[in-house]
Amino acid sequence: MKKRGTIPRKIKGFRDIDADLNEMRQRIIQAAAKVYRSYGFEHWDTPVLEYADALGKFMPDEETVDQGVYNFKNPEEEPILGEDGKELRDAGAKAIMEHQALAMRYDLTAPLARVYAERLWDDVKRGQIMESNARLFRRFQYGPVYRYEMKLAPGRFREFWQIDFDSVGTKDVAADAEACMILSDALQAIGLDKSTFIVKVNNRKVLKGFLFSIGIDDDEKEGAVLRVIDKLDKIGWENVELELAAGRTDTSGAAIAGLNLPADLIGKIISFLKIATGIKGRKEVIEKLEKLVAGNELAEEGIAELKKMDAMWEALGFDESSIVFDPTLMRGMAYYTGPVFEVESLLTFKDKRGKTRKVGSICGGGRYDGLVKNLLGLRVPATGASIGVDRLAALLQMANDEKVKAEGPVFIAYFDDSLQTKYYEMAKELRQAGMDVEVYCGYFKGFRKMKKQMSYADKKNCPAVILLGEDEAKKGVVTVKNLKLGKELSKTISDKKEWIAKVQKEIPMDGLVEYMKANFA
RNA sequence: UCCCCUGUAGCUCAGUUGGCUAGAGCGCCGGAUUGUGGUUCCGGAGGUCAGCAGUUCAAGCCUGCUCGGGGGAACCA
Repeated sequence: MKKRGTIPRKIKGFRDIDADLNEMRQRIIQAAAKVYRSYGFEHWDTPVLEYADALGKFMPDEETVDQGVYNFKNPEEEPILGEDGKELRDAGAKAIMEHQALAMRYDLTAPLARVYAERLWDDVKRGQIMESNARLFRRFQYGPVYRYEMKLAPGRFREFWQIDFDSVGTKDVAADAEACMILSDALQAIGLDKSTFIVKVNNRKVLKGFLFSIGIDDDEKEGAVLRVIDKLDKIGWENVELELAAGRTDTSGAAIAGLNLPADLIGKIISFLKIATGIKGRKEVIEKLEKLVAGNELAEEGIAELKKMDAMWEALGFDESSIVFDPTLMRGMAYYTGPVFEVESLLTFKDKRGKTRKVGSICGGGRYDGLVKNLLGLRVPATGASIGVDRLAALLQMANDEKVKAEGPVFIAYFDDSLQTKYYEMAKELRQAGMDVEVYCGYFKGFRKMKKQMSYADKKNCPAVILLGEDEAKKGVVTVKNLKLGKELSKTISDKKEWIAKVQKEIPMDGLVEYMKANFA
C-alpha cells in the first residue's frame, strides 16, 4: 500500500462552517424551533449512528453503500436477536455473535420511528401491544444527516442539516393540515416573505387509487410510474409522456428506457396529472379529481382527507396564495402513504452563466403510516415534515442584500506586559456585565503590532476595541474605539486623522463597564 | 456507474495559427502611519500552466492516459 500524504483537506461533500454561516444556521434553527415548540412539539436528539436494519430497508452487508448510506461495524460482537427479541442460537445452543452493521442516519424520521418503537418494545415482548397503548408523541429535532451520494449536484452535500417535526400516533389528517401551517409559520418566522414560497399538497391515496383503477395495480409498476412523474419538474410534460411510452434520448445523447405503457393508459395518466393545470382553487381541484376517481375506494378516501384539510385551512386563513393542491406532487420517498407536502421557493437566482434558475424545494414531508410497523409490527400512523436548513441558509444569503455576519466580541488590545493582568481583569468585569470579551493573546512575529490587532478585530466583526496603553494608564482612563461606527463613517470620510478622532473616546477607568453596557451591550 | 464539456497565482479569469523571462483584477504581506481596522499611494511575495507519457527544433496551446471540476443520465431510502 502506498503511503498517504498529509496534505490537509476535507472530505468531498463535507463542509467547514464558518462563524457567519453558523450564525445564519442558528437563526434558522432558533426561529423554526420556537414555532415548533409553540405547537407543542418537544425537543429530542438521537445519535448519528443507528443499527443499519433500524434505518429502513437496508440490511447489513447488502450493498448499502450503493444505496446511499454510510455504514460501519460495531466494535464489539453482540448477540443477534430474532423477531421475538430473543437471542438466536446455533446448533450447540450458543448465542450467535456478530459485529453488527451500523449506519449513519440519512434523515431524522427513521430515527424517530426507532425511538418511538423502542419505547414500546417491552410491551410488544409481553404480547400486550395493541393500538390502544400506542401513545401520541410529538417531537422536533435538528442536526446533521448523511447521504452517500454518488454524484454531488451543486448545493447538495453529503452532510447537511435538517430541522424536523413529527406527530406519531394520529391518523387524523388534521395533523397533516397542521404540519403545512407550521411550515408556513416557520418559514415566515425565519424571515421569508409569504409571497416568496408556496406549500404544495397532494395525497398518495388519490394517485394510487387512480392508477389502480386503470390497471396499474402492482407495487413495482406503480413505483416506476411514480418515479417518472416525480421528474416532471425537471424534464417537462413531453418527456414524461415519452418515458411512460417507448423512452427517449436526452440532450446529452443518453438513451432512457421507457415503461412501454399502452397509449390510452398514458393519455389517462397525463390528463389526470394535468387536471389542475391553470386551476388555483383547492375546491375546484378537488371537484375535478372527485369526478375522475369516482368509485375507487382508496382514492375517495384520499379526496375526503383533502376536503377536511382544505376546510381547516380555510377556517384558519390559509388560502390558495399559501397552500395549493398539486396532483403532480410525488415526493421521492416510498414510505409515504397519504398526504404529502412540499414547500417550493418562488425565488430565482442567476447562476454563473447568467442563466435564471429556480431555488426549488426547501421543505418536504408527509404521512408515513407504515414506518413504525417495519420495526414493531404494529401499525402506528404518523406524519411530519422537515426544513432543509442549509438550502434555506444559501437561499437567505442570496436574498439578503447584506450578508449575515456573526457579531464578534468586544476586543481588548494588548500594549504592555505590565498591564496584561489588568486587561484580563477588565475582560472579567465586562463579561460579568453580560458582554463577550476577548483579550488579544497573539504573540508571534509581528502579531502585537497595533495594525495587526485592529485588523484582527475588524475581521472578527468586533463592535468595539478597548485600548489601554501607557498613556491611558497614567491618566487612569481607557480609550474606547467604536469599530461599528467606524465602518459606517469610512463610507464618507477619507481623511485618516479625522476618521480616527471621530470614533474613539476616552473613558475613566471606573466608568468603563457602565459606558460599555450603555453603548455596546 | 455511463455520456458530454472543462482544468493557467489563494479567488475570478486573459494568454493570438505551437515561438524569448506566463499576465491582470481581487486577496495576501510590507511600508507611507515606530499607538489605530476602512480609504489613498508605494513596494513585495506567490505558478511543476492538474499529473504522467508522447508528437515537435520548440508545448500553457497538439495527442493519449490518470486525477480533479462542471453539466446531463441513473439513484435519491
